[in-house]
Amino acid sequence: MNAVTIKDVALAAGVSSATASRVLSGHSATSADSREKVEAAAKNLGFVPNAQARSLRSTKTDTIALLISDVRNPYFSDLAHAVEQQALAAGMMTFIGNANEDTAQQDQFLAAMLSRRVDGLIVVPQGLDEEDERPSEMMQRIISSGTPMVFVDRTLPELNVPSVSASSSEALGEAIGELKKLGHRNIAFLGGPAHASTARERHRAFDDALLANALESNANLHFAGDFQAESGADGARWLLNHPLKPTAVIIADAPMAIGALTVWREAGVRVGPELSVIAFDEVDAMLMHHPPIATISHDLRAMGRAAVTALQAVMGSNEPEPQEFISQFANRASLAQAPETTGA
Amino acid sequence: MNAVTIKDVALAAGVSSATASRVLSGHSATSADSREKVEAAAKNLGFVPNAQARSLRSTKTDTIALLISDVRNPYFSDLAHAVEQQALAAGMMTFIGNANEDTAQQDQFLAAMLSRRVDGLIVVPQGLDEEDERPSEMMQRIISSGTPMVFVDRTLPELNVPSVSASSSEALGEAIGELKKLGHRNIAFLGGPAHASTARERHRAFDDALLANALESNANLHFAGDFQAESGADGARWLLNHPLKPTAVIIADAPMAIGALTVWREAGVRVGPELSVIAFDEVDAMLMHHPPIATISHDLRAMGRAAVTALQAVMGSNEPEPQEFISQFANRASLAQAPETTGA
DNA sequence: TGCTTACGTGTAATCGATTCCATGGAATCG
DNA sequence: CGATTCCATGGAATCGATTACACGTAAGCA
Repeated sequence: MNAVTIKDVALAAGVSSATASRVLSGHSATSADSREKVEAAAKNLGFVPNAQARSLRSTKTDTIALLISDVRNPYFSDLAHAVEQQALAAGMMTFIGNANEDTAQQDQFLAAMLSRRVDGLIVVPQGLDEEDERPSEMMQRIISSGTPMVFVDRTLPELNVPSVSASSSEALGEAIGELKKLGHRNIAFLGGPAHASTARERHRAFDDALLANALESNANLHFAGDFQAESGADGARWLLNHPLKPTAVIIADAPMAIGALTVWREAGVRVGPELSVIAFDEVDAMLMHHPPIATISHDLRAMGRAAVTALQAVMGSNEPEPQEFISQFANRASLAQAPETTGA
Repeated sequence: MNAVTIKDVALAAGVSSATASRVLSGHSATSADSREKVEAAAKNLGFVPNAQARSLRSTKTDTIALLISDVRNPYFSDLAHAVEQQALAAGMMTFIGNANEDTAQQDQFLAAMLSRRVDGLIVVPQGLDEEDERPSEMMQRIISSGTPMVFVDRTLPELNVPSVSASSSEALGEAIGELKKLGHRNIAFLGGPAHASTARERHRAFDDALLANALESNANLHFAGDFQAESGADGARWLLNHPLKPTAVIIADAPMAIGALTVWREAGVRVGPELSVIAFDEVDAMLMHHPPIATISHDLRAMGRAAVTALQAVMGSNEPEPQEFISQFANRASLAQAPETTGA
């Protein structure tokens, strides 16, 4: 067992534990002499400071928590990696939690983090309570506890919490414009779950982009998925059987896109000539596909870094600006002339 | 601020802090009366126990650490998710760290975990030191500190640490047998970095499988990558220019496979008829590909769960059996008759 | 009834660091 | 030269829980 404490170090160095502490945390002024002795002793004994004791007294843990939906979604794993690396650069560790799109798991994780007295929280909020349509009690608790928190990716408009998010209207405007130019009129949307603000934002931006391009939005062309592969597959089948025979489709995230593309491959649908496809999230698999899939992408590294920066601002009692990143549209061979133009 | 401590709860409940503690940790016998009062008071005041104080005294943190290479690799994010969920079910939180294939980052993370006195460590070891070819000093330190540790996925044969790993010989034997039946003779291997035991194991099993199928192994048909997409792309180009014109290839992980398949798509190579492809790691993108890619897959959920179970055994001072999972080969349309049989 | 056992509780020690406060000596200043 | 300031240091309090120990009361048993 590693029973070597700061007292052992102090003893070996011939100083008091107070001095040893001062040297080891590089805090206040210490003489070169004792600095040398303490450092030598610490190294000698293999001293590893006890973070519990340290943070019990100093009320800081140098730890933040990041709550996402699911690490297995490349979108969130990218975000998690960016946050973790940025936090590390600032000398903080990161607890990563998966909510699995479930408010109960979210709250359990947040409670554990509150108990561990993390210095701050970066949260992708899971949406409102099913029943009372209010932010979960835990959120209120965090806010009243004064623990610094920022939202990333999604937000809860009901709460006044600084957020870092992405705006897709610009990219969707471009995308729809491109589709219209190619003669597409019936454009379907495979969306995400309504409880996610990002899903709502993308859907709204899609409708707006249709209007801006003088196309009419049609609720029948909207499929409600849940951001997971299986629902993308369901959406793909739904589209194949759709009476309006849409000639183009926009898919709200990468897992759904992969699920959908798998179904279309099995059904022998030729992406591009027969069906134009645009997917959110520029993951490598989209470029591997034949033809490569046009995408609307977020700069997740930048968002992750911005979230950490915003959190640091809150921790320093500043109020960060709400930050919104603009998504990018990348045109690729998955877009082609509409098979039969119904006339403009 | 959340300044409500157990003393406040005790005061409000009209008992001593000792009794309050006993009630709240459900530890020793307490009367129904005080149980009721304490629980009411705790709820009333919104008491959140301070985990620092608790673990300082009790020397347990209910926290484990998981060190992987990179969460963005779906292989590891699957593993991380499985470990996290299993640990959660056992009432423990999980610290996830990325080593980014770098011994220094690995050691930094491990040091932080040691300082935080985690109850145990699940580690995908990053390999030996470049220079002295020995396990890093930090590994030795962990072992001598007595912190329970298990390896998962990869191992360091130099160290006597329980491990959970996967064996690919069986699946590779099947896979090569299938390729031979289809007339393939020159089979290339896009491998991983030699410092990873999994990369070595897969390469060795590949050679063995060739021999077992009476094919000769040829060092010129082995490309050394680093498990990342870019090196898969490099490997794909290397293969296209290879004088032996291999007709089949096995790729050591999913990111490399995606990188390679992107290059082949761009080069107009028809996977299947022109080049048979088998990839390690059955990720969704492999099934989305046209044609779907034959895979050799590990049951990462099972491995993650087994790692937690093994760690719990070590924490309970038992010695777990080293555990090895058998990978599965799934034949798919990416395998086809060799374009030109050079005779048997 | 008298003795033992078990149980619920409170007091106080404890975990291992940080940090307030007091002190003594050196340095600085008028 | 005397007074003041500054600096390095040690002693002891502190953070907030758990837990060893002691004690009083009620229950069990002969």
